[in-house]
Amino acid sequence: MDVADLPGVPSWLPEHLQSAGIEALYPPQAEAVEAGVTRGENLVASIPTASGKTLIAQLAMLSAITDAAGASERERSDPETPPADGDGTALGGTALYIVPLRALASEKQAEFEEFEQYGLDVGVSTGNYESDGGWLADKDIVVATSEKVDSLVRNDAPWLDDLACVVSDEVHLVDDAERGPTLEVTLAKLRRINPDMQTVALSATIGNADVLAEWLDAELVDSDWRPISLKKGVHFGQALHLEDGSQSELPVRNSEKQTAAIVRDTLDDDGSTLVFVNSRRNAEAAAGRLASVTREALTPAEREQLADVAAEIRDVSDTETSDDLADAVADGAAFHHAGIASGHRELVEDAFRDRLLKVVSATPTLAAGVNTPSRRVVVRDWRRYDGTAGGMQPLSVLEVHQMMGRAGRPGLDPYGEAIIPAASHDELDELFDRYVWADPEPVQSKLAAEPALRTHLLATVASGFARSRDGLLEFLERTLYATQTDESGRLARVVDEVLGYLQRNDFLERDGEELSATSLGHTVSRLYLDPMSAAEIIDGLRSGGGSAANGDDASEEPAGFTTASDLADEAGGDEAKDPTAMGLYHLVARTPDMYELYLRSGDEEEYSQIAFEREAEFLGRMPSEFEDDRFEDWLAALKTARLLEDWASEVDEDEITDRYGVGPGDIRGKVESAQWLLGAAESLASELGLDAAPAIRRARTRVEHGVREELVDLAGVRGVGRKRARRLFDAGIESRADLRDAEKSVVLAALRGRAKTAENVLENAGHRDPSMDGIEPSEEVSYERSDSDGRASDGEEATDDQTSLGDF
DNA sequence: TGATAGAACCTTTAGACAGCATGTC
DNA sequence: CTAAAGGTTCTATCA
Repeated sequence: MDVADLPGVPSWLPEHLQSAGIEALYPPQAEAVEAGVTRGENLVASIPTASGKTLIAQLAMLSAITDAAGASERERSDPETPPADGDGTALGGTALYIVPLRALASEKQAEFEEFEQYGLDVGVSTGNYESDGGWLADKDIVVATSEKVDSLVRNDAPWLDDLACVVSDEVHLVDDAERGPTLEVTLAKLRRINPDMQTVALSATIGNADVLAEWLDAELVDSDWRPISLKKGVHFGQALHLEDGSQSELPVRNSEKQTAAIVRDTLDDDGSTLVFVNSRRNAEAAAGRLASVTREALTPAEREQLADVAAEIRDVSDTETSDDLADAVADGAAFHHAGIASGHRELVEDAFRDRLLKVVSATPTLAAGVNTPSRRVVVRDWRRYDGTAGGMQPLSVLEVHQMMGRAGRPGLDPYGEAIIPAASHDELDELFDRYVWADPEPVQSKLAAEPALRTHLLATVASGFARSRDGLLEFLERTLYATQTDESGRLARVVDEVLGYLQRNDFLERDGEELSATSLGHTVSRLYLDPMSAAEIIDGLRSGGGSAANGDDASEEPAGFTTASDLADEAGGDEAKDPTAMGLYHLVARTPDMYELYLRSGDEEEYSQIAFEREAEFLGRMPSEFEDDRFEDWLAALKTARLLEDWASEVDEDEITDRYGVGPGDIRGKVESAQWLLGAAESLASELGLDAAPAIRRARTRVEHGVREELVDLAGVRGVGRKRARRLFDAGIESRADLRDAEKSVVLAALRGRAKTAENVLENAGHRDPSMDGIEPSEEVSYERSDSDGRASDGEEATDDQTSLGDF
């Protein structure tokens, strides 16, 4: 189909597409148009990555929100659509594009911003970022994560009543046990609020796209067409066996690993390789080894550019991980996983897209995240450790196909190849059966599980979608779960159980048939907390510190109001003592909303010891050592809490990564979660009239900036992080006010003579004359740390956090 | 005696969404 | 109860 013949789209679109070099639609796109995407029809498109999903979404959104030249045609073909008011004016309504990851939100935003020249406004809304320049209600296209949309629904964002079109990207993730139900419920709610809204769902190729279409009353486009062909295959011995039956030689030299041989072979053809492995350590080790292969193939120019990237990587953070990454990058290889800093991730992704990096070894982050295609993909590890299953489990076909789908760069490669290395002849056959020939498994709703329903039932009642048990069950009829199952008994049973839980914890109340949220329930729902997290936090705040294992009170429910007066009080203040930062960090670390850190061998002993020493600080009941699982979880939370405490005590980043066996990216992740949960805890405290709120706020500000109490004020100045704040403080500048009328030479010295930085900081602090012209750093300032209390005598001298080493 | 390759043993294990408020010349 | 790779330490072998 030619783009000039598109029905129902804005008049400028065909020309716009042509100028971007798009003359004809890809076959699946044409199918989508024939199915009516541009005429407001619901659509499920189950097609491979990179086969033009974005354009389908754009066609749907643009035709839905603008009054196109083809409006009259639209009326003819779809008499149900109310006629547009006037001619040539926008129909109004917003299009919402739902993504599974924050990183994808910004990627999509960039893609949609090409329409801004036609007067369309694009906005982004995620938990950590909201596009500025106006209110979301004024946007024509909004990109958001599914959780953010859910949260917006809970908070009654008015513009959600005016949606013309919603596009759900990667909708096969409804299969995910943790996050799938959110997407499922949110789509159901949006469709109920906007009965005339167009729903478009984009999915990877899955086994049962027809069921999704049935659920969403949608037309179905189910295709495995790709713009560049993808050849899947298995490597064994000295040969590469492809799915088309061909075999080619791919020799493995002595003492060389299979993966290295494949990478070398790809390099001979001037291509790059993406290697998927099953653990972070494997990713890092593989990158180190493969660097010796890529090193040989670099041109001097590439070597130079890579050296620059390596330097930038070292600038991001000065941890061991950072060094290892930079070393590999200098040789043209890199690793990629969730433990590296986000700056690292971006640098690696960009350098790989620019074909500077010849190989990246990655965990599944890269398969799900932003677009990073490669000539060849190697799925080295097709089994992954799964504690709940007790051992290595094979990856799902869907997941392996998603990884394989990264092979082949549109417009750059003639084709893509995806290879799994086999260690034996039997394995070769098995891999062909299991992954090369196999179809992806069907997706299955995970809604009927307690954790999912806990949060969604409360939200559904709180935001008025249902007012009784029957109303809830009726609402749940709109979900995929109901479409997929005939027996309603299981769902009803879990619903009853969860309703009981929510009532016992005072989130919901029941008056005859009538079900309503308590004011606490409303708060919890709006805060986006798992009700179980809220219950834990409330219990902890109410019972205060030091309630050591007070017997086995058999009830699941918190005992509440434990008096702790008989315990030694090491935590400061006598009466009505404030919770300590450690107490609060531990409280939020043990909620289900915080991921647990893994306890390594030896950790159990170490943290039991700490638990004993600091017993008085912990809020709520400590499980006894005989409650095996619960005690272990409690200790894992203690490990997290201590990480947070270290961070908030200015312990160095590389010291923390070392001590807890985490990557720099993990620290950020934990800090972010803690910030969110402490914010929520503060709200709960005020809601319940507890006086812990100020202490919670202090603890939160400290993790936010990673500083001790005395630096909180300084670290609030933009451009001043934990390290600069400490240096300024040690130079006698102890607050924002001090900074405003500080002696400039002292500031300059404390910031290690960097005039540009100093000017910036002074300006941000509101200094009336920040100029550093002709100022010399004062010599009286010593860099010696004046450690007033406690630990953290860690070296602080090495580098500055925001600037590189070189310029001093 | 010292260097080195390889066996035997030990350790560890993917990912990542969310509140709220407010600044700033 | 289930695995496997990488890292570490110990041991055998050779110069």
